[in-house]
Amino acid sequence: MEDGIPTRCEQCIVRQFNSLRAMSKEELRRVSESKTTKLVKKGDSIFKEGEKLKGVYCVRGGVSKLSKLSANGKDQIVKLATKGEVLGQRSVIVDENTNLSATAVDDMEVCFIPKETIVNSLNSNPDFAVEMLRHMAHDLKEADDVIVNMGQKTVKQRIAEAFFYLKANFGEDKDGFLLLKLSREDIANVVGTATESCIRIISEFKKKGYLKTSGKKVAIIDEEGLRNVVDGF
Amino acid sequence: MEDGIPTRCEQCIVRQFNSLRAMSKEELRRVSESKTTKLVKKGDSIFKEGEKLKGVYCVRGGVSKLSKLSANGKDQIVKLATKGEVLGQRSVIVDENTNLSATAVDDMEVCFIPKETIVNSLNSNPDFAVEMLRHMAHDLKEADDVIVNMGQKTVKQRIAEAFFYLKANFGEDKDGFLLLKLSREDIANVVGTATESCIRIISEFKKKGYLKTSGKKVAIIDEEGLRNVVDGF
DNA sequence: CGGTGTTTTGACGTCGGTCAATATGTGTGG
DNA sequence: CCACACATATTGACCGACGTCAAAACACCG
Repeated sequence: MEDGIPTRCEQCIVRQFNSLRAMSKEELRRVSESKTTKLVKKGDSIFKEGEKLKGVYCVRGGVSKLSKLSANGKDQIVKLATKGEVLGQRSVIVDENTNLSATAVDDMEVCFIPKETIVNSLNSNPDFAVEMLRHMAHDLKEADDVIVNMGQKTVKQRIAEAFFYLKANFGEDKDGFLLLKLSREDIANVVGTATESCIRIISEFKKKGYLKTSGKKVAIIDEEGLRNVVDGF
Repeated sequence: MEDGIPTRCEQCIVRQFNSLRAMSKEELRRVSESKTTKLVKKGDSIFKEGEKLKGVYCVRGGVSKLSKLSANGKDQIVKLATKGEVLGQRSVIVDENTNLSATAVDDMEVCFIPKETIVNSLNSNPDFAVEMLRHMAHDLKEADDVIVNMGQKTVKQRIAEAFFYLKANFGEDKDGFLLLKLSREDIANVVGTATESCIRIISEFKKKGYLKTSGKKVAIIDEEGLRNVVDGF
């Protein structure tokens, strides 16, 4: 997000984090030429579940939530994607409509890369395909872990874990406040519970001294206490 | 499982269901030469979580459960894999220890294919890599769906859904009994609940006339009633 | 300053987990 | 084929976890 000016992919640092690192100079040039850069405001949608995507979105900055509406009308957040991650690759590869919606949780900067560009490289450059396979394999493992947590842990454990996740993946400021600010509802949708339950548990954590808040910001102050909650004590 | 005699992969029908379909004749020959066929008895383990796999396992017949132990000591079944599916590819691709255990739910016949054979083709044949990518993308989508179900549906809904899943994926005999017989504990571990809760809900379903049982066999007799449960009525 | 959306709190009922006791198989060796 | 040992299935009782409805306390914004 340094600036809003489209950069050449060849020099984009973000690329180091995703499968585009396996592209040749020539391929990157083609991506650079075909891509378009977009600013997405906090709360805005990048794409919605059921849409047919014409390409993928490479996240240059900001955070997005990938969610799916369930029959009861509530969103389940499946994943938070940040700098370097590529959104929509699954749908492009299997050539189906998306199964997830992507929404900005932050102000974001994303690059749209047309499907054809990706598919071409995929078919001609095994390194790129394998690199993408590696990333997908990683996502799959993470999804498996989430399934296990959802199946075996209580809501309280999952909320505690969510805070560690936020800290590990998005960091905290000098005063220990988490950099990524999610609404209580979003947190509830990550762990799969009702907003009120989520709120109640968070205030319990505050009362017990595991967390503190200031405005919308949250900080972990008793790491060990919270860790015990995750482990079921 | 027609017989226990190793077959040539070139003629193996199972291959049509997985990424090996994208292999060249030459590649298939190499797979055929390097593979070994194994019979696995019901209840036996194919590999355990944390192991380093030296290759992948292609399922020729039977069903296996892929599960992960959670901190509280209970298994969560993440997926049931059947004829045509390849076990362990994720770990082989990212070159990590497995995150899941694979256990036979049925008597099984599997072919072990050494890592090198797979990796070689992956690096040289983009079609194969892309085909594997497609399968992995499909798995990922399924995992996302599971996450949503776990987060948003009640245990009762998930159990009802599990029966539809068993019917759709493994079929039923002429009398409507599900072909794949899972223990109550396994069902509980699929949906992420206690065995007793699972049992209680199944007997409720029987009482309401949605299911009937005979010995270990279970049949869906009121499809619509059960469907209403899944949808939350 | 009122209006709108988020956070918090209360009350209440159901869902689901745990412990424990009892059936019902199921397999093994005699 | 029986008897015993052991796994699996079933049921009851109890209680804490969680979802839901509602109302109040705050925040933020034009």
